[in-house]
Amino acid sequence: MKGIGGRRSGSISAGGGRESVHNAKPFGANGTGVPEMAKQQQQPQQSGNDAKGIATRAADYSQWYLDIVKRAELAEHSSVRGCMVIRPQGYAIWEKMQRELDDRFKATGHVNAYFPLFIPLSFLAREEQHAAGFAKECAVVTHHRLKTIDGKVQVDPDSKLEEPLIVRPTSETIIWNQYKGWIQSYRDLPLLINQWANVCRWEMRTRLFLRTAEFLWQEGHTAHASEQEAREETHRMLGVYADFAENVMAMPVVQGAKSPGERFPGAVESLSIEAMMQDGKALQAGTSHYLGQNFAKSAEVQFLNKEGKLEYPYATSWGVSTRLMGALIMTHSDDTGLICPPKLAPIHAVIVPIFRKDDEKAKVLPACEALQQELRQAGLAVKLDDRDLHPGAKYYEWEMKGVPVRIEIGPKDLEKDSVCLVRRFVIEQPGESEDDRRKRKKSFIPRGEALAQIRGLMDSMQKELFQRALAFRESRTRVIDTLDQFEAFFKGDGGFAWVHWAGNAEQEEELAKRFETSIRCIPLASQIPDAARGAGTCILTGRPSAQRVVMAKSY
RNA sequence: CGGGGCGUAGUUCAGCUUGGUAGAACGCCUGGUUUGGGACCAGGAGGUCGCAGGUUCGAAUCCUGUCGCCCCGACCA
Repeated sequence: MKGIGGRRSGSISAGGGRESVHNAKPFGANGTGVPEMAKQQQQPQQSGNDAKGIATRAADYSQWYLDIVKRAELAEHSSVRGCMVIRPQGYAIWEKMQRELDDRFKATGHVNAYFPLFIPLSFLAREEQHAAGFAKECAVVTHHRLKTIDGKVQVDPDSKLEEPLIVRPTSETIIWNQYKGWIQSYRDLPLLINQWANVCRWEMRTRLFLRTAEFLWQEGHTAHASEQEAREETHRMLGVYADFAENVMAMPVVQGAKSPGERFPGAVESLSIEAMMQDGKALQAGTSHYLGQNFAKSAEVQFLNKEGKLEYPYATSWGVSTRLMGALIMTHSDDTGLICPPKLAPIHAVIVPIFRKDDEKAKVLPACEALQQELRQAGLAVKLDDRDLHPGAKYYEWEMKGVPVRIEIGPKDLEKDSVCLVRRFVIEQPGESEDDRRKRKKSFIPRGEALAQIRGLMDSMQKELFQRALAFRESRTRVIDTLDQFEAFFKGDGGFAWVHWAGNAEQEEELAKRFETSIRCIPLASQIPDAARGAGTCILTGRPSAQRVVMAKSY
């Protein structure tokens, strides 16, 4: 055992509280004909897999997640409570996410800008609902100077600010305060602006990427001349997020509206995309809000419409954050480490040279360099790992870090004019041995076909990851009509439950307390599978319900 | 904010009960032999034991205070 060992067993196994993930049952137990992406041998009393320093999902899902983040060098805790350091490997993925999203924002007519980190308290106080929603968890700046007192640097008590500044938890208020100067006429609309920024929410309990005191995100803030146009924008951006999630992250999502209880403070309607993680819990992966005229009114922004009348513009805001990193990890990765979809992989392929003697090395290395060159010219990110380590050590390392394809080139390959390609994953087949699976990952191909084959692999692996994640979600999704079924489902492995709902906020809370579930979203019509269509009666109250909602435990 | 745990080498930890020269493994560096799934041998570098007081001839160890982090809960845009 090396690396992360000791404190593991038992440390997170405290009780069967809301973290149902800690039971040692294999995942996907009741999935039929489904790839067993999460299925593991049972390893009670031990996290297993210790040689690799990664807990298995079956033994300890939370630890598995933390191990991946740590061992794949994506992020780590900083010396500041609740704040993380995003390491180069993790940041590279985030940068790719940013690029993909930013391109889509631009393609839908948005431009980037930047607004201040500090928000005067009075701005936040103007929008009551909004302020109430953020009241408890903000960082507040009260002083503006340091002073050396008795040789120690301290806050200068004489530097107290007249008005405290809030470190932005989100920027609606300060942005709309600025929009006041930008919007006078219907000709100034729509105003379509996005900002990439950090925000701060003084979270009491944190988890790397999923919830930290400071995180990175983008927030779009738009202003429109009509309600309809703003509502369309809200849906358009949700669609952008869904497209990104599914086609770039290879992560299937359910698009829907939030229930009143889960709505963004100050919003008229909140939409979200919801993804299922490998423990069956839902993770909100992006939100888009129709804000009505709330923020325009509190910031006193008005415009003259075509009829020459003064009117408040209609607003939207939408955002995704570094939380997506957590979603990415928990959607695809396995017990060997990170699995990164090709479209987000900082390195597409790593070349591992194989040789014994110096004369072999002298032949193999140039061949590796030539291939690297060829692949790079074709736009692939290729790393040649020529470190003085055993090949096996390199295999494990790059698998752990999620590189999609490994290329091995050795003396035998040179003889046969071939190369060895090893994909990071294959779709698991039931009953397959570890050995068989490993063989299926590996292929020997003519050297001349390398580029085409690798390109093809990028494509097919991207698609397979989506298919695999979708199949997993389906296997953990049920249409449920009675409270008994509901209870049994969530006492078991759980997942997404499509249920009829007509309860009020209090009843929603009751359900949350009893089963630790919540309404993840009220799906858009396009999202509802055939088996879940139609009207029915509420699972709790028996009242008539027009459509089903998705309930799940959540992050 | 409540409950629990932990601060000793880069990392994970032992040592503390019963005070007496600072330990292990992994990692790192050097040299050699190795290299198609985590190599081996030899040598080496690396710690004001979280911080501040106190007790003592002597403190990583005992006492008091303090700071920080992690986990669980409340909370969660």
